Amino acid sequence: MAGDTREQIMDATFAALCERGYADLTMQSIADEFEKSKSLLHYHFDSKEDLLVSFLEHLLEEFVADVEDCPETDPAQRLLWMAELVATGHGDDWAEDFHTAMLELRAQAPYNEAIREQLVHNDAVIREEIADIVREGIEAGQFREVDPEVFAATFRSAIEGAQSHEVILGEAAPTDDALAGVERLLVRDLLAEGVDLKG
Amino acid sequence: MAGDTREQIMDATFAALCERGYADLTMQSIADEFEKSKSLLHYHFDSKEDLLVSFLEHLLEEFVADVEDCPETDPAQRLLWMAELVATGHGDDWAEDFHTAMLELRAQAPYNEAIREQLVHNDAVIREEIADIVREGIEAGQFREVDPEVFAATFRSAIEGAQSHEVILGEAAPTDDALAGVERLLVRDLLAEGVDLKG
Amino acid sequence: MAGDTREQIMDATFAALCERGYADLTMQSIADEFEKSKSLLHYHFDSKEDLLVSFLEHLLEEFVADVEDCPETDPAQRLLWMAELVATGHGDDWAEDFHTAMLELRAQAPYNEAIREQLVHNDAVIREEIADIVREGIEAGQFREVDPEVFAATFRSAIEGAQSHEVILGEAAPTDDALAGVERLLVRDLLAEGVDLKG
Amino acid sequence: MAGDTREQIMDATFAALCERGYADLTMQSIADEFEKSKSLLHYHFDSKEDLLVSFLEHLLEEFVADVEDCPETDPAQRLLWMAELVATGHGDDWAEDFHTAMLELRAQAPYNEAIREQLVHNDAVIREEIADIVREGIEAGQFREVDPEVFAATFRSAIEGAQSHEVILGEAAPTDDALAGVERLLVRDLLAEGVDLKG
DNA sequence: GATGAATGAGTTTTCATTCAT
DNA sequence: TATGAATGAAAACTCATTCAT
Repeated sequence: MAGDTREQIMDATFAALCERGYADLTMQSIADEFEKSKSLLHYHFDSKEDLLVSFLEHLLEEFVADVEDCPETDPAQRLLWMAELVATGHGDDWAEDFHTAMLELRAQAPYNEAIREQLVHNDAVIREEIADIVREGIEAGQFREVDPEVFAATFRSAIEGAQSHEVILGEAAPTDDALAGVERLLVRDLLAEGVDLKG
Repeated sequence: MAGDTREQIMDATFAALCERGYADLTMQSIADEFEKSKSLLHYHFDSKEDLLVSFLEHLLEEFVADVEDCPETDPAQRLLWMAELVATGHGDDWAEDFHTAMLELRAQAPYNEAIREQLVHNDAVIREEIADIVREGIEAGQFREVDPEVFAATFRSAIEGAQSHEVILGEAAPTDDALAGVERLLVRDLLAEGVDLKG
Repeated sequence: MAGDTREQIMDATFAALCERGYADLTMQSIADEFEKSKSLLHYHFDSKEDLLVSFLEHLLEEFVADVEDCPETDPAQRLLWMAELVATGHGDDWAEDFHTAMLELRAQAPYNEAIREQLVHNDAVIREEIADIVREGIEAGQFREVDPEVFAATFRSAIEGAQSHEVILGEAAPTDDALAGVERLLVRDLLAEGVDLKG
Repeated sequence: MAGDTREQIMDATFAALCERGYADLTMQSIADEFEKSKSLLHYHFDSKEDLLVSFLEHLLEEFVADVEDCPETDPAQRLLWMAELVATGHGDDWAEDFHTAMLELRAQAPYNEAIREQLVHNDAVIREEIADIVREGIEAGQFREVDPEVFAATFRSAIEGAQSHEVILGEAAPTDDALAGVERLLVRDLLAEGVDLKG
């Protein structure tokens, strides 16, 4: 029961954040998306900041779960799958809101140490995941020998940059071009001589 | 005189935005960085939103001026110069604050059409600049034949993603790796056979 | 409890309106007459306008209750009783303030549709009451045959004009003359031949 | 030149008052209807109150001039002419705004002694005018012997009440009935036996 | 006379938080 | 747990007035 209510609050926060943006997010706007009362938010969380930090934790857990849920086994395919997951959410409607919410929270990092810490941790996890895939590809002889950390940093920058542009620019975002470039310029170029992209 | 005051307001807005962040940016916090009165902000701008939209316009003008101020002539060097400008501001102190401010304002785009429009315009200008450099390099026989738009979208995503990470993650950001990857995986790979990176 | 608070707000509004006048009526001035906090006004009413419209509704309900509370049964006496109620409030102290408040609110009608609607409704109720008394008097053979609607419009104009003058001109208002004229020129003249004013 | 500017300010005040109402009348709204600057209002008038008192003076002068401009000579016709002037402005477009402005200013009398004094003076002039007409009619044997002051007070209340209703209730005002009643119940009833209304 | 810039006090409204139940 | 009522601080914005030119 207690956990159920907190879950509902997380959902309400998500909905409110997507609708109004971080700067206009109020406890009232969260309560409006919540079936119980505004006072109850304060019963479950010490303050607005406490609630938001918990919310970010919650969001990032979902994100890491998504990333780890990859159905592919081939390293190159796994990279492409991740690029698409991050940049477009595989076309999932929910993803657009999710990315919007993430963009908002990321922009708070410079002013909120708790948020920043969560994001640093998350970044490390994701880059490690990418680097692991690269190492695996190299070991399997499928990828040429690149520095896995350097590749991971650049790959992640590119796909997250594409995601941001998608959220920020909307229709005007060059997401298809950005993803095509990721495939042609980063992934395909990673392949060892004589290896082709599957799929 | 009037123009001078507006300039002072832009500066005060920048200072306040850097110090408090967009979500906590108030007319009062801007007035606190401004030597004249708070009412004067409303005399010169119809509303807070009007002021902020003008401010973004002002910021983007400075950014485009910076980008166009490149001292390099070699296409590959110009790309690398731009990557470093965007990701690190060439180490300029001012740049960190500038990038923080930009991150905040970008996060408002989904909720503010005027801001979104400015950013869409700016994005088009920057990608066109990149694509032009690529076209020039191809014509000069220095670059292999890639789709300039595809390259521009990916290159821009990568450098802006790196910038975001720098702002968001601070010390923990893998900016050096990301820039190294941009050089090795994107720019060097663009070179036509037999051509080497100068510098 | 909640209803009690709203009642207190209506009372505070009345007090503030009487003291400062509509043009100088502020939420703060209402709060000053109210034992609880200023924010609570906004908790119970969406806006100042919402509060004032509710307040007018409240005032008019009291007014209609007063009019319907007439102790007389004779039609001519009822008309005279109403004239005195409207013009002087039967000497009640409370009435002067009430009429001042009404004058202020009426002056807002051209600029506020919600206020205007309330006043149009109230006007219809009052004139119907007058016309009913006239019809009753005619049926009882006590009044000569006049058009009840025409009489009602003129009678109401005269007594409300007298009320306005009382409020506007204060001591200098010719209220006694105006009421004497209403009795001699309007009510007495309405009597059928051979009928005299009682009382 | 000086006088010309003051005249322009009076006109601008009139326009602003009609458009926004007294409660929302600001120096800026007056300046908006004025071809010169807002500061100039303060050059010509010590304060907003000073300006408004001058404005009322100005309005009442125009009103008295209108009343004295009656083309009729027959006493009964003069009364009817005045009733229509006050209640409807003889259908003049300008009159609607004029009456609206007057209603606003009258409502300020309880809070502004200078305004109240002007209105008291104006009231005395108008009632004296009516009483004079009545005296003249009695002397000429055209009216029966009524108390001229009592008639004046009632007549004036009735026509001013009708005017207020016209402004306040708009389309819903029973102005035709009220004027018909003034003619049938007040003026016609004033005629000496055997005298008929002309025209 | 005339103006644009500037100001400080004040206006309505918002909001995170607390309290009584 | 849960809530409606309540609060104080602060938000954006307004406005009569003043000032320098």
